[in-house]
Amino acid sequence: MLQQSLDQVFHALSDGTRRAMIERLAAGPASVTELSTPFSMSLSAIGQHVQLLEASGLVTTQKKGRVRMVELKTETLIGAELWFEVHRARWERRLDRLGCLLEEEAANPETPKPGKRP
Amino acid sequence: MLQQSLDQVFHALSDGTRRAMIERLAAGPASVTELSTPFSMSLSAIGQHVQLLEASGLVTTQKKGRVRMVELKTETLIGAELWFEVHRARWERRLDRLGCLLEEEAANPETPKPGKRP
DNA sequence: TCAATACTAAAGCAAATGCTTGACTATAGA
DNA sequence: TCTATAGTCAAGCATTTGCTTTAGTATTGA
Repeated sequence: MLQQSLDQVFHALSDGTRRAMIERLAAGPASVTELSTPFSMSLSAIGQHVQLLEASGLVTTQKKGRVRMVELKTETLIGAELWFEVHRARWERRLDRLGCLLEEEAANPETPKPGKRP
Repeated sequence: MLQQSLDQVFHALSDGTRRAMIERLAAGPASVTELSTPFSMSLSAIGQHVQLLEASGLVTTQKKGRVRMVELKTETLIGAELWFEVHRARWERRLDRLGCLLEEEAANPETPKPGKRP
């Protein structure tokens, strides 16, 4: 996933309202009005959030008649999750090596072990 | 992980400079000056990014002498990744059910839909 | 046909962001 | 001690964000 695109995705997810929309959309597609029901906010504001979500690639929309249906675009969400996986792998490798070193000198009680991993 | 805290974490990750810092820190702790080397940006700006990362809980810092060492706080990163896992699980279950329904309809096409037909 | 519905576009606004520069403190090392 | 280093604080500034309100357009259903 591109750098700029990750910027947009994480920015989109940094807003609680938009995250709640994503969570709603995980249960299935919804119209803009349906998405607006949990919030005390103008429909205009909701529409702007939807536009931002679409620009970030997190949703696709399609207008049928006067209703715009919004649908989750799971590839983008997975792409963002992948960023975590890649870097988690890196730091876990490092902590593994660190763990070996610490075991070798396990006599030292001042140095706590790094957090446990599954 | 708390709602407001997720706001902060995703906001922190929405900036390419800060993501690059996280990626650097996945390889091990670094000082503020070390973190600044890849960027053509004032040290002050880097310091402000570090402060934001610390406020979001993505790193911890510790001043030794005149050097501030910055370290990745992996629990927070894992907490954010968990948000994806939870919601991926939800939409995957939904798509499974949808898959079953489509298979059933393909078997008994009582209500033909526009588009693809078997 | 005609009113209600579902958005949408535009302008405006307060607050937040991502820098900058300049002045400052504390520490390390020759 | 004296200076270079590492960072910090504060003010300022252009841009972006997350809303609002107002004024539309397109579509639907009675």
